[in-house]
Formats: sequence, structure tokens, C-alpha cells
Amino acid sequence: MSKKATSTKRERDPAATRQRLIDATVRLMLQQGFSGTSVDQICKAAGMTKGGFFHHFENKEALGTAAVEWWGQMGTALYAEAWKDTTLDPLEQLHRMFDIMVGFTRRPDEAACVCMVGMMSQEMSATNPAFQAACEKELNLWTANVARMLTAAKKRHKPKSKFDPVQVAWFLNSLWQGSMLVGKTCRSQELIRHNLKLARNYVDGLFQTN
Amino acid sequence: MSKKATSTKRERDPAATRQRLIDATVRLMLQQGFSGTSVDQICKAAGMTKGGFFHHFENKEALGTAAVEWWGQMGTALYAEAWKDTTLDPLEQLHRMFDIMVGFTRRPDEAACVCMVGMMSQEMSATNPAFQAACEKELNLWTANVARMLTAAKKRHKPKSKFDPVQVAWFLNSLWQGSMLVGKTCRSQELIRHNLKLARNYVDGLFQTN
DNA sequence: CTTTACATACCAACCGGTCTGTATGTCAAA
DNA sequence: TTTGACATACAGACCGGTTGGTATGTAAAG
Repeated sequence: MSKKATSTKRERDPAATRQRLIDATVRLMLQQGFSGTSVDQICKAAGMTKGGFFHHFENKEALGTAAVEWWGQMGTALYAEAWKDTTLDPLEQLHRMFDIMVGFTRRPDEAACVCMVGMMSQEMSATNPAFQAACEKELNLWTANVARMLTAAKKRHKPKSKFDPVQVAWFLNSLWQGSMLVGKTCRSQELIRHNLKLARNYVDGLFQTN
Repeated sequence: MSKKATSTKRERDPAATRQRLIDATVRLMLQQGFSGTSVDQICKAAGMTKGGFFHHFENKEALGTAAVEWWGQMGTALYAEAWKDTTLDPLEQLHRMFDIMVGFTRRPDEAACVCMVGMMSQEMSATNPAFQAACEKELNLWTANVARMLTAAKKRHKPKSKFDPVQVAWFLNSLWQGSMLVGKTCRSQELIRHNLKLARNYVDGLFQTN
């Protein structure tokens, strides 16, 4: 019984500390943007001093890209419920994805329906190539998944007329990003839901009703 | 002949100076965002010192809202070519609007197709109520114009099925904002054009073909 | 002579980042 | 099993530069 068996108070958990910094960053950035959020603020929110911060991240930019990546992973995990079951009718997959997106609009208070990728992209992608690349990667991933489902749907359902799944996927991605943007500006989650309704109908309208 | 008749060198033109400051702000903000753009930078770009700047604007926020308003006026002026002629078939008005939007994607180099309202909105609307209100106002204006045209189009063309012009207008506004966002991130003006093509087809599809 | 439109000089607060110090864990030699 | 060298994970003080903003001076216009 030489090994510490009980409740040795947990300090020195670098992975958790790093994650705490990322979590704080995401939370603050969604509210204030990247430039508007200082390292001091992040450290304070994560219960950490600046010395410790720069041990985990080379600079503020490194934290930013880490935050975008983390956001992407979290998003993918949330969408996975709709995407993973490849035996499902792809059109049904898309509908479940829309359900999930509607779910985002129903989340409580200020954890509202916003996207860090979209925000970071608008603010930084023109000046910071690393951020631009990170954001583009996440947008590509979302689009690729939607395009895959649309392509699969074309095989199971007769399309009403010709369409390019990739183009439609970008169309839907743009609409989704724009919806969150406008929804935030107009402080209306209902607006987002209306857009999602029309988008859903649009997708259904691509295929012949049975 | 006491009055200076010739070429009195133009100094002291406060209106022009103010506009120069706004122009510089717009140019810099489109590149770097609001927080990322400093007053010093703006002054330098406008050939002005900070003392002069704060004579024209109470603070940086006042300049920001002025810039958004200016952007809105400029936008309205650009869209006017499609909107003003109310005797025209409203569906044709919408098509001309789409033409104008496509035109934005063909502008040279780094005056690319981006929207200051969308950028400012993403970055600041969560924290700064003045900016949020200013951006919301501009979005409302665009939507109102599109909704008006859609409503008028319903009277002249039989709609294929029921739709709410206001909802569709917000749908299109969101798509437009999102297209510029994604287009910037992916550095692809063609992507925006594809989205506009699909949007155009979408609007056409609302009405019965003749 | 007053008002306006700037320029100049300056400020405290804050920025991202570095430096050094120290408590804690790891691991191998004794 | 103990010990001690070393790496890791932070804390805290500090740095030069920049931030938005101000106080003051001054020249031009009316």
C-alpha cells in the first residue's frame, strides 16, 4: 500500500489547466471577440497568472487557434448525433442536423446561438493567416459533411432537378453562419429558427416528394 | 477686390476632414476590425493628429457608429439603382439587386466583397449596445426593402405556394451576410457568386413560371 | 475679438510578453 | 526505500510600447 490511495488533493494537472484556459477563452471571446479579450482577462477567468499562461501557450495567437480547434471538435461532437449513423436515410440525417441546430437556438440565456468560427473569421481572417486557415478548415469540415449527406440523398431520392451537393452545402453553411450573425444582431433566436425552417423546406424541395 | 480670388489653398474644411476620418476608419476596420484598429492608426491614415480627431468625435465609439451609418448610406446608394424604380416589375428589381451583389464580388483586389455591418456586428454587438443598435438598423433597412419587393412581386406573380415576404427577406439577408463571411474566410469570391445564383433561383422558384 | 479647427504634448491604464523564483512531480541511482 | 538531481507547472514582479483620452496652445475664419 505504498501508493496514495485517497483524495490526494489535485494540483498540478497541466492538461486540465490548459483546458481551463481554452474554456475561459471561448467564453470571453464569444462575448468580446479576440482583440477585445486580453490575456490578463483570460488568466483571471481561468484562475491563473500570466506566468503560467505563457507556459502553456507560446503567445496569444496560439491560444486563439487552440480555441478555434476546440470549438470545432465540440461542434463536430454535437453534430455527430445526426452524422454518425450512416445506415440512416441521409435526408433524415439532414433533418436531424436541422433539429440539432434548432436546439442551439433554445439554449439558455447568454450561451446563445453563436459561432466562434464565424466571429473569429470576421474579425481576424483578413489579417491573421493562422486564424484564417483554422476557420476555413472548420467551415470546410461542416460543408463536407453536409455535401456527403446530400450526395447520398441523391442516390436514395430522385432530385427534382439537377443540383451540385457541394454548392448547396456551401449555400447552407453560409445561411447558417449568416443566421447566427443576424440573430445575434437582432437579438432574436426566433429569426434563426425561421431561417432554419426555410432551409429545411429548401432541402426537402430539392427532392421529389413521395 | 479684397477677397482672395484665386486658388486660396484649401485648409480648414471640417466636413471634409470629418469624412476623411470616416473613410480611413472604414478602410482600416474592414481589414482589422474595430478593436484591432487604433485611433492613432486612423489619424495617421487620415493625415490628422489625435487632438484634431477628438475635436470631431467625442470618442472612438462615436466614430464607429458614424462609420456604420456611413456604410449604410453608401450601401443604400449602391442598391438604389435596383430599388428606386418602383414602376419596374418587382421581381425584376430583385434580379437587378442580385446583379449588383454579384458586382460586389467582382471588385478589384482587397476592396473585396465584405460588409462592415456584418463585421462590426459579430465583433461588437454583444458588448456595445450602440453598435448593436446601429447594425440592427442597417440590417432592418435592407430587409425591409427586400420584403417590400417580395410583397409587390406577390401581387404581380402568382406565388407557387404561400410564403411570408418578411421571413424570406431575413432569409436572404442572412444568406448574404453569411456568404460574405464564408467568402472572406475561404478567400473565394466565386463561392459568393454560387450562393447568389442559388438565391436567385430560390426567389424565382417562389413564383409560378410563366 | 470670438469661435472654430486643428497641432502638440502629455497622461494613466493597459497591452502582450519576459524574467526570475519556487513549489511540485518524476525517476534513477544508492 | 530513501535520496537527490532534474524537469515541469506554475506565481509574481516587471518591461517597453500602445491604448483611448485630455489639457493646452495656436492659427485661421468670421
